[in-house]
Amino acid sequence: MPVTAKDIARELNLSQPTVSRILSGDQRQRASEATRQRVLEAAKRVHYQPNAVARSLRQGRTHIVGLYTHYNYDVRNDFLGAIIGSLQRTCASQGLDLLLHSALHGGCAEDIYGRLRDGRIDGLILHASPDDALVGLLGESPLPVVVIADRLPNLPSVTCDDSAGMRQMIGFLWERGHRRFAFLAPQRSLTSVERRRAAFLAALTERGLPPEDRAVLDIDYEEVGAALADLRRGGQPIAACCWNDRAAYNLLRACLEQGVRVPEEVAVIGFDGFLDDKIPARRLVTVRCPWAEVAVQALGTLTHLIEGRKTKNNFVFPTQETSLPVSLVEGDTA
Amino acid sequence: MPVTAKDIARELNLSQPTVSRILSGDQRQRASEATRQRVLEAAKRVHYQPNAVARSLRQGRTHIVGLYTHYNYDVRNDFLGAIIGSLQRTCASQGLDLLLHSALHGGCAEDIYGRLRDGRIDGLILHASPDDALVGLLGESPLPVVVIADRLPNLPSVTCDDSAGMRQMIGFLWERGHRRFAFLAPQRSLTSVERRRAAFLAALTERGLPPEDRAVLDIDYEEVGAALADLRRGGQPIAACCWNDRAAYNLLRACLEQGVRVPEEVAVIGFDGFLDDKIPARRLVTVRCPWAEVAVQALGTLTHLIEGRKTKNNFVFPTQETSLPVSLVEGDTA
DNA sequence: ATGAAAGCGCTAACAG
DNA sequence: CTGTTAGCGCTTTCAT
Repeated sequence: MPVTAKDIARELNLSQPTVSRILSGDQRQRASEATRQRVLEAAKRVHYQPNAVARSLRQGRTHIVGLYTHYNYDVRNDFLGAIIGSLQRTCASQGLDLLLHSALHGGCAEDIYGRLRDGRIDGLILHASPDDALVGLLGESPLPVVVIADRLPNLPSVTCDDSAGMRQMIGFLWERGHRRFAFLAPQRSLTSVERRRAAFLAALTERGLPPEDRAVLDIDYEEVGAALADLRRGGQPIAACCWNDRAAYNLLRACLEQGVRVPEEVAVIGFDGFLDDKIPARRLVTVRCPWAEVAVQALGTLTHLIEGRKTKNNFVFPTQETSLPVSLVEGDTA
Repeated sequence: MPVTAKDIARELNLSQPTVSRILSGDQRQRASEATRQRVLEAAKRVHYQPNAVARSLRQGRTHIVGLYTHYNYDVRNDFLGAIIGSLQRTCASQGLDLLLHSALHGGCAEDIYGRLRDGRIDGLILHASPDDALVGLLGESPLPVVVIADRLPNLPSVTCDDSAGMRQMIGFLWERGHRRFAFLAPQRSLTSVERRRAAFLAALTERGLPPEDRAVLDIDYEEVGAALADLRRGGQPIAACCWNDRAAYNLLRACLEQGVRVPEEVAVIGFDGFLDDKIPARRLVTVRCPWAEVAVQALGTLTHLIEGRKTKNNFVFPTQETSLPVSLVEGDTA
């Protein structure tokens, strides 16, 4: 039902390509000013809108980038919210659109992989776990992919400097006199967490802390209550370095509910930099990760990868990693 | 570079349509089991993935729905987060994908309208202001559109029962002895806010409250500090009914910062039901709006509209409004 | 049960 | 400067 270039051509006794050339602003070969005006006038009059699907089919390019997150994160997840928010903004400024894929689609890795390479997206921003079968498939795929937050083998990635962040955190805590430490990590394996864990242990070892004064607890969000009991065993003060802010906030809440004094008995430190601004209750000590900038950089690399695909001038190495600096945010919980 | 149905056909000495028929699971006319197996085997072997863009062009249908929000909301906005989260989930379960448009694209209403009807989406979920020029354009457009949260003329919409919510709120406050009231509204005009405002005034008038004991303040988020001074003028206790939760949280913070006792001096009540679960500081009294369900219903109506477009059996009236029930959430701020 | 032909709406190459 | 031709990859109709 919508009006096509052919319709306009017929009405003006022109060929369809001529109309198309004028309306798509082809610079190389101009039309005569007379026909040009006639076409533009007619197009505006009938509210002509070129069909993007047809154009995409012809050009093999959709100007849509996909976002796929392995985890069942909701947009309300602070991390994903920051990423999507920034991606949306950046896409908009570059004339791109953002298509949200999700693990929620169900189906196996093969199916999801199929959906990702059905031609509707030019490239993909990916956040996934190393043990996701999809990662291997994407690694061998011609689909341009850029990984964010948690580095994956064989794919270019944009991350935060997890090691530096953890070192800053330990340095800060050490200066404030803390001498007992715990690192709270999730059950599942993530590159960023492994790096934070390694830096945690290294930083404390360097400072000559005896091994019995540091612990690594593998717990999930729901189990921070139980973890709190572990942390308080022995009754000495301890600094709980949480693998991310959400874990830290959960721990903080458990402390408040159980009457544990923060930071005197348990110091609580996060990692992400999601500050809660609704109520001025406690200001979490945390490491600010520039997630918005991660998204911007990732999209930049992705665009580069997409452009390079045509010209064979693809200078992005699959092992390339862009690691962005982080910074400590002081608060009152440590 | 990717393998097409034609490639498979050539390899198996079949015609391309035959391959396509088998792989697209055409029920009506089956192929012989022999060729069927050959085709399926070959497709799997070469990781054939049908091109969705070509299919969309042919069928005039993309199985993508768009989301457009007039406001410069970020996904991190609680409202938008709830909507997108629910939309994503529901789309996934129906084999649809979600394309995020946004006012950020810049450009005038005409341009945005063009982008929305360039054939990439089958239909649109819309949140906009009545005075957005885009609304008029969409009202006359063949593009299926369903409005959420704030009803718009000439387009089907799914909303929350704003009047009932406000009446519940006033009833609750009245029972608790409040006799001075203020309604905090934003500067810009929104259907939902107008309804809440009207219900606010009506409910208080019904109860015989003298007009001097109720006020309507048109303020923006940033100005709640100034509003607080207004509210406290005269020194008598007052119930501040905020037009949404974000405004309420801002007011709450201003109260805490200025040492105003809540709810003794100023009672703070929100509208939305976004409870802050990070820190157990204060539990906001608010009206829970089922935004997730709003999204589900909107997508249902949209799907109906899209299907109906073909069969001409379009039973959705442009003036139809689905209004979902809301419920009061008690807390400690009123 | 399969092949042949057409066409979705557009852009790109080549004539003239 | 403009028209002709071709084709992106698929589905659909009509033959056989």
